[in-house]
Amino acid sequence: MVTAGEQTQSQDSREEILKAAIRLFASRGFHETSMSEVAREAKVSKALIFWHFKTKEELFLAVLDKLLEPYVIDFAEESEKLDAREQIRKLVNGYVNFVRENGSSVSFFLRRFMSGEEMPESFTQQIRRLYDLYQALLTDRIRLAQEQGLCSRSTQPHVMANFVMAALNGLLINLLFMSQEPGNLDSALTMLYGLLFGQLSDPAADAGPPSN
Amino acid sequence: MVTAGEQTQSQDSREEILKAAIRLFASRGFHETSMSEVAREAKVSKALIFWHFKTKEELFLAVLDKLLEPYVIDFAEESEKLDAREQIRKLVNGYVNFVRENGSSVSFFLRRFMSGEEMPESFTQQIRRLYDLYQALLTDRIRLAQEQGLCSRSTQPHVMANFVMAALNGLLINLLFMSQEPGNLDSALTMLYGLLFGQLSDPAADAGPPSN
DNA sequence: CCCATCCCTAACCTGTCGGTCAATGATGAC
DNA sequence: GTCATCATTGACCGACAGGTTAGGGATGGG
Repeated sequence: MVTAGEQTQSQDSREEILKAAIRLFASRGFHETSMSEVAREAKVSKALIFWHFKTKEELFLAVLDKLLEPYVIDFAEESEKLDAREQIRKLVNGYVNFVRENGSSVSFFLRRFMSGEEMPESFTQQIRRLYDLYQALLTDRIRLAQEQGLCSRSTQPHVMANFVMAALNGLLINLLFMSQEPGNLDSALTMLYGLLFGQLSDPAADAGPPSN
Repeated sequence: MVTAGEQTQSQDSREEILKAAIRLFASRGFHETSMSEVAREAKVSKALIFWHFKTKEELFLAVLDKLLEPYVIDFAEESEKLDAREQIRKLVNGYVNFVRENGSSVSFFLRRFMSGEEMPESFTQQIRRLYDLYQALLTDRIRLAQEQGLCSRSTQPHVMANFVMAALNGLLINLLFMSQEPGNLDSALTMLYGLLFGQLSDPAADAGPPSN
């Protein structure tokens, strides 16, 4: 009898196979990885893989599912109490840190996304939804910061957010794929913040609300 | 007898094969494209491909060679006469236009580059060299513009150039892979120029050289 | 003890891959 | 005409891919 919290043999081996597949798919891609290789890497027979997963495709979907688990936007309630500028900082840092911590899966998805290889619609949509949500959050906070006179009003919030995210993406690609020293990212982030909050040269026409 | 400028049958078919291979490799990748498919696409027998190119790898190298042809930095002599700010504009526009015009090969290289699949060292180096040259050019012009008081001095030129290129890359990826409306790129470029030349709020301490 | 169910494997099947080969038009030199 | 070289082909090959199958140990209920 299987009681909760206990691992059956089957679950164990399934887990091993998944971990091996993640390693191989992520580092060499879907087509370049054979089921025999996955079997060897997981130290099980090839047939066992097909016992757990009907097809190679199904194994791949399970891998995607597993990789997608940490993809959530963690923007806690408490953020509401922060000043708009700090909220933006938190968003940006969250983005950067997430990519730093999940580099391998991020580049995996990025690669697949770029190569236009089919991923089930639901996955691309799920990622896309997160991305759009993040951008909306950022846009909103920029608008807020502008209204409070903490941020240059010279550009519309959504344009600004779009630009900021493009810049972040470019910088993170430098980090992930061109193995730039992290120091470069830091100084670039400083620049980005300068762009967002820096010399507010345009006179704030109507006074911003009192800071609380 | 084969005279110069004349195409032998052999060269014709070679060209057809190359064009077919470019189409397939670029749209579906190396491993996902079979020689039989290339043969079908080029309307020749598979054996003929192996008569022209010893191996699939060699065909791939020929494809890379062909794709790399337009990769040159066209920064003409006459640019020297332009004001530093205009030179920067010209560099940035050149970059953007190049990617716009060579979208398919750019994304092809980008994908390969990211996936870490082996490309012969010489190719990655060649692209890398161009990229670095471009960045050096940009850095230099930014320094010049700073000296002439045309550009904010708040950041070191190489940091600024690095940031500008990251932003450009991010924006161009939006354009290439997320099929964003080009209008987004334009307004983002306006922002970028604003960042570079915009409100020069910091007082130019020592007077710039007279503009000529 | 026996039997059903669950895990798991070695061996096998079939299709496709990159690559080869013998044969055969075309083409021009002599 | 004939002969060598070039350009091209269909048929073929071994290797390996994804996937199947028949069966063997373990395990627990009756």
